Amino acid sequence: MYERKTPLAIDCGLHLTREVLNGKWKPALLNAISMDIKRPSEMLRLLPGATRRVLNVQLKELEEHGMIEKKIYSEVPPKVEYSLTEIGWSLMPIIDAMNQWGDTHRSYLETVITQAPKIGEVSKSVCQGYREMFARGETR
Amino acid sequence: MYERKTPLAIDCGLHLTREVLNGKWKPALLNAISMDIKRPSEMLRLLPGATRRVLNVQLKELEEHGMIEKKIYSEVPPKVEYSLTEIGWSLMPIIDAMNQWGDTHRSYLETVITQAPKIGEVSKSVCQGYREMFARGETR
DNA sequence: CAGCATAGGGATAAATTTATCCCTATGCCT
DNA sequence: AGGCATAGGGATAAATTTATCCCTATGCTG
Repeated sequence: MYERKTPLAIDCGLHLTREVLNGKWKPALLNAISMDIKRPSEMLRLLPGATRRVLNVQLKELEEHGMIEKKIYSEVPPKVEYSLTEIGWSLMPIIDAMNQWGDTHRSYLETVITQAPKIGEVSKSVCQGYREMFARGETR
Repeated sequence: MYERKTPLAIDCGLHLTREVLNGKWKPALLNAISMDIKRPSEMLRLLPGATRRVLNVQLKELEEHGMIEKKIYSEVPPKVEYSLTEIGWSLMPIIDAMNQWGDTHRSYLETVITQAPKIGEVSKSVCQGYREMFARGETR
């Protein structure tokens, strides 16, 4: 396994939090789990932009950091369910705030992000949003 | 300049926000600026773990995203001051929440983060904290 | 039987982010 | 004159994170 080489900065709250939330899909995963999307296959459907591999990796890190818990059912086909731990739940206000902030400023953000120098292509259908699915009754 | 190759995911608030806050020092920089640490050299002193180069890069991205504004004084030696824009200020509740969450759970987080498999060395003096400096009257 | 669904993970490549090093410029101070 | 402080950025290497591909396993279904 890969082993970090640069010292990790964890001496201010900001860095500790960043360490936990750092990962392309981690906030989205926590959000999903909080909305009762517990099975990896469901998460994968919700986040078509992500690969099974990446989700596995990031879920494992969240679990190692104690933000989520994994329950394995001895069935076939395999069944696994994740849930937020207490400390994981305590992150939700932050996740919610991030979600709201992004939605509130969506049009502005889309503009500046899209116009930033290093931007290439932009995908707009990576995370369909639970609400839409919910609206169509496809959430389970 | 580097140009992105994978499509950027910006369709849910979480991803938009992540895009803006994603950078090792960005949250810390926003926090610093909000506390009136406006000059690059001051920030560098506050964050000894960072290089001038990285700060420059991340400050520029924050500026391109419209979170901060740069004011250049035509003096010698050069003087530059950053300040939060209105939308930049609107991020502060999130930054504060992240900061608080990290501090609140510090001992737990230090443990799990330190014990995670891929961890090597850990630096504990990267971001000394404005408060300490302030307490010693070294903040200006 | 062939194929699907479920979940997990190794190996490796590619992409992206950070780190290093070096160079520019100009007054002031010793 | 030589060195410091200030701010910026190019070029390139190293580190880190994501993406791709492939393989395992087991009942059920058509």
